[in-house]
Amino acid sequence: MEYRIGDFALITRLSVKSLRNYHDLELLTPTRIDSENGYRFYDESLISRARIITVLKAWNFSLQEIREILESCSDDHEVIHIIKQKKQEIQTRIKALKSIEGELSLLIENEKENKDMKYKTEIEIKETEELNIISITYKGPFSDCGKYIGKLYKAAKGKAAGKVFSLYSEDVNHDDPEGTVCLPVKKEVEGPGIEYRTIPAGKVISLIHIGPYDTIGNSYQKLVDYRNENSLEQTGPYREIYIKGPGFLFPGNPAKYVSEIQMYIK
Amino acid sequence: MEYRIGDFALITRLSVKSLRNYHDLELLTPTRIDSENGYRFYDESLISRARIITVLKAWNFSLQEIREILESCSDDHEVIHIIKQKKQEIQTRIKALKSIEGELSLLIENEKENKDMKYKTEIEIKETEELNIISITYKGPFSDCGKYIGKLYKAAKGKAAGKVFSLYSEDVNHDDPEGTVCLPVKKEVEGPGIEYRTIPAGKVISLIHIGPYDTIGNSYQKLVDYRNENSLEQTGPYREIYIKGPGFLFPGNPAKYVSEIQMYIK
DNA sequence: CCTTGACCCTCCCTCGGGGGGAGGGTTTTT
DNA sequence: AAAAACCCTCCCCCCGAGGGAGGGTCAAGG
Repeated sequence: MEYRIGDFALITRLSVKSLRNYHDLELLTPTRIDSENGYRFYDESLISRARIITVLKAWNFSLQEIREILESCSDDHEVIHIIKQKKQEIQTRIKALKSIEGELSLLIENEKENKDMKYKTEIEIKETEELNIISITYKGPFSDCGKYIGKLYKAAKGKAAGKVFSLYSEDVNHDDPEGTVCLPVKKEVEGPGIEYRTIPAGKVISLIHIGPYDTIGNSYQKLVDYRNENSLEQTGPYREIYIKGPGFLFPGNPAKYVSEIQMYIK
Repeated sequence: MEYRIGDFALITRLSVKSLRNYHDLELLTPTRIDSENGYRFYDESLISRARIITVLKAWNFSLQEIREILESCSDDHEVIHIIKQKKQEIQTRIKALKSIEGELSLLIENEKENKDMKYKTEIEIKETEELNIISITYKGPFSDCGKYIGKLYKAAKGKAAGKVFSLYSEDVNHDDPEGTVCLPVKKEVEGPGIEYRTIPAGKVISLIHIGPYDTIGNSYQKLVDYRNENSLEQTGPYREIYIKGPGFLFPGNPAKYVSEIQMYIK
């Protein structure tokens, strides 16, 4: 029995367009072509070939690959090593997609956390916990900070365990400022120019600063005033925790940035 | 600072071609175009935009989507629901790939099993185990068999637990043959026209038949002869187990088909 | 016999995300 | 002043189809 292309398309559930395409690619050549009108005629023996093509296509083989398989193989076990390769390829792709999925999930998680957070904007006294961190100390403008944060995250490779923060010495030299960017991590991490250490627990006075970083001086002022009014003794550097800053993608609205400043006291 | 396209390409790690393409798509428009020579000049403020594009591209967003995001969003949390959608999309794709991977693994497993198997071609006496099966009984030519096997596998949906076999009555009518195709399954499975039941354990004489199905009569003959010579009493139907038949893809070499014929005896 | 509608043909355009290269102009370095 | 390095536009290529134009062919019904 011979079928015209339309019927053959119905039988094989391939589109007429695809069938013509496969003909051009010599992937599925009609048994006969009418020399008068150019009509394609398909024998029923081609149905199984069409089935093979459909199956291989569903398995993500390209038409080119399918053609090679059909040319060189006549038995399942000759195909098996090609199939193994394809499986590997698919596994690789799954891995890549999973890693993207992971990143996206992380982002969504983070966003959720930040969403409805209310922040107290009064000075509080807190106990901080011990923290394993990696850090980079740098000199230069604050605007370089982002660069180092990137480095830290890269070095941490997913072992990050908290928000980034900076440490500033109590007696900072404003002409030649020095800062340390830190990232809490789960495990020890190594990297060029990266220091791993543990920050001890301690008592701090803390203040949430909402707004852009260039107005953060005011909040420092408040902390210092509070320290002086209450005759507290400062025992360590300032810690500036970036709770919500520029996003992953967009800088966002600086008026909504949230930072926490901590001053270590006795 | 202004950069020419080549330098900007180095900075952003995008290709010159891509940059020109992004310009055409109004995705990343140069800050200035020299009206004399048409050179594109990129401001450093475009670097972050380029970074966003790179990141989104790595997350599998299309350029079109990226353009929409850049047009309508200025803050991470406005993008978050788009990202959620993308995550869903990626999960869907992972699922699809995993299902393909599963099928391929199954195939590879099967092939491995068949690979170096040696078969005894002498009559043996065996005890068979109890078996849960689904089955379809049909009348008509043996060649329809494949169709029903397909149905069984479809109905089993991965719950298949062994090789397909046929059951033939001891007193088959050769003019109007009736056969039952069976597939062992792990759990009960339902489907239209499909029967689920348990085949009891039993004693059988068994013979491996190697070669195409149309010569299988010889092997039946041998079994019957053996039964008669040893005065055994047949107590159930013939069971014809298809150990290695036409492959998933290709019919393969019929001379290498392997079947086992079992005859239930007391 | 003619029309109508269902088929069929070839040829070209479109999608995405660029790469390769031709052909020609400009800038920078030697 | 020449050579090398850049830049431009324009066109074709990849893949696996789908859409549609423009034209030929076949079967059924009036």
